Amino acid sequence: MVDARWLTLREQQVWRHYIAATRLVESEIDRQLQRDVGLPATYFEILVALSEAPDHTLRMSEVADQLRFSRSRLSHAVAKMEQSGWITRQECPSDKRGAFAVLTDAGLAVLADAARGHVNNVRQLLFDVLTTEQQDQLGEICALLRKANEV
Amino acid sequence: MVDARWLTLREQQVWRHYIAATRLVESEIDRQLQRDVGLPATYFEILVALSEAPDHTLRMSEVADQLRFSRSRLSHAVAKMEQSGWITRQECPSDKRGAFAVLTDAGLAVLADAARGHVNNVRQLLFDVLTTEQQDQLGEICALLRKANEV
DNA sequence: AAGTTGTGGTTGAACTTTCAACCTCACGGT
DNA sequence: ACCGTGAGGTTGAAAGTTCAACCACAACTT
Repeated sequence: MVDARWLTLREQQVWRHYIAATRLVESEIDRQLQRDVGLPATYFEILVALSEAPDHTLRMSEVADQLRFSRSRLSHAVAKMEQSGWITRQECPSDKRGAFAVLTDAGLAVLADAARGHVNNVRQLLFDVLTTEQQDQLGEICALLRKANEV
Repeated sequence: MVDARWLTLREQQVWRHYIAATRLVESEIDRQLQRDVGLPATYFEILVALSEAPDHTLRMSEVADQLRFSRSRLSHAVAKMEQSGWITRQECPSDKRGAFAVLTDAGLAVLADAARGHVNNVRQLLFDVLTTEQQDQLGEICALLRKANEV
């Protein structure tokens, strides 16, 4: 054994289930999006964020903050999707340092395509497996984790 | 909006809390291990798996299956840690294609060093935030997710 | 015994993420 | 006006992961 101050057996079991389950869900989500639309899940989230914004437009930093991505990460990702024609950049007139990311029609189409399979996948992986009560418990727990460890 | 068949509002909230919370926890775990011992969390898990095996030794494929890593991923990771002197490879006498990964003393020492901070971090991120009841609920939920979506 | 198929594992290239450095511009104080 | 500080964003390199191709050997078939 590694350390006397390890977790209790019960905690250890919870932790290992947690790690395994969250990794499993994440990798399945990723796999499906990659297979069906050649898109990493993180990129998909950027498209979703833009699709919900007024005029399909957001400041780069707003996207980054909302998804808790580093600016660098977002910059690279948007660059890639700009090449694919799904996003364009626009200057910000009121702050010349700033940049807007704008979802294109092509981007919206890709998103719409991806959404069906993605939603089905989320259901199959998560919601179909849990009772309504467990879904509520999970929501509550995750909200707590966010609140306690937020920036 | 993207699609008529999106999740219900309630499901959507749960899903977004889930994504945000699990990413937050994972990235904090990663950050701490990276900062304190220059080690990605996935590499840490490999060391843990080896430390718990008889003779600190496992077949490569056993590690991969246990952690649900691809063989390629494991191969690269072990190569890296072999360079650092934390793991060595050994041939398998009974199957000449096979290879063992063996934790070195140096690897064990790194693991012991990392463990304290890591455990504290897990507590702070997860267990300290939840009631005992919620911890049990989470364990149950994650066990279900694994079972339903396992290979 | 030879050929086929499958398993264990590695490799290199492509891609994503992180990290540090950097550039431009905004804003506050003087 | 000018300087310092810091925010918004990009860039290139390094690190980690995935993907497809591959090698060596095992196991099964005939």
